[in-house]
Amino acid sequence: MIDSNLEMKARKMLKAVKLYCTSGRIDILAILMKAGKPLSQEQIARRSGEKHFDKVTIYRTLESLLKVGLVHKAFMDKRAWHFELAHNCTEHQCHPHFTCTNCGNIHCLMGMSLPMAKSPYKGFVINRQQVWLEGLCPACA
Amino acid sequence: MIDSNLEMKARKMLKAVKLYCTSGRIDILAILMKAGKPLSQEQIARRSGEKHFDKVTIYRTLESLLKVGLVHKAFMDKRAWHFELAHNCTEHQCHPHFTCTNCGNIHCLMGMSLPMAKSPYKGFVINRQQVWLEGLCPACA
DNA sequence: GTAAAATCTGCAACTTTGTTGCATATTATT
DNA sequence: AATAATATGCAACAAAGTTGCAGATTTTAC
Repeated sequence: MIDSNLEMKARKMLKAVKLYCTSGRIDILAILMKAGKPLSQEQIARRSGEKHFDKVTIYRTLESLLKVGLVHKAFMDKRAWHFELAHNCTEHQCHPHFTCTNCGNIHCLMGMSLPMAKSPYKGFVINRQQVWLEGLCPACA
Repeated sequence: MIDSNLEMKARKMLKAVKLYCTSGRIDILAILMKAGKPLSQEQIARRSGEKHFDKVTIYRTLESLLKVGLVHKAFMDKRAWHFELAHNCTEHQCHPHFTCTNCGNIHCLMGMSLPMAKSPYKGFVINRQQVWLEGLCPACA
């Protein structure tokens, strides 16, 4: 199920940040790599097939990946939190996320970045920026 | 508690969109006007004083205001949804929202707008854009 | 102003999403 | 292989949001 190339990559990423290489972390990283877009706990669970990770495990795994910066949280008009691989994102900005108002699907608009905002007010220090877009995806337009 | 000037404004807004002028809608609109930033159901409840609106009422009120466009949902790194008055927002973009990583407070960065994103891909129609910023507020910087 | 129609409101019960504590299992280190 | 360190799963819980329905308000029509 999990292709061994992805597994290798996942192991390397985990070693680099000094996290235990557990089957949960490896599989979840592989799932996120394959997906290429933000996924919720529930979506990860469904994609993990026979393994059936407990939801607590999935949340705790994501949190550990979040803490070391391998993963980001994406905020959107969904109730559940969505997580995605942090590669391709700079420290300050990630690609925008797009929600289709018709079908509800989420897309990452890779290769697109907006200028970093400069606050019009004195004293605000802006460290990160996240952009969310809404509209119609090609299938629904 | 609710200043009668705000009440008047709220009534006008509701009439304009043909919603019943109920005390719940009037008070909640007034609370949002006073706040000037996105609030959660729980924050609205605390600010409504003696009235003690049921949380169901607050959610349903916000939903009705949302449907007619008087109110927006702001997505942030908070678990609960936050709502704010939609005035000052164009159809396509609202001012950015700022979360302080130290104190957790939310600020609206009024008077600031970013260029609307243009999708790098054929077929995506972008209708709305929302920007979220993270950093340090003046009190914490 | 009053009655009827339309729409809100509150309550109770429920669903979904995420968290905590603890005992057991797995991974890394020596 | 033994030990220390960390992850996992389960059960129980907490927080956020929703649904159905009866009773209360607001509008509309007269």
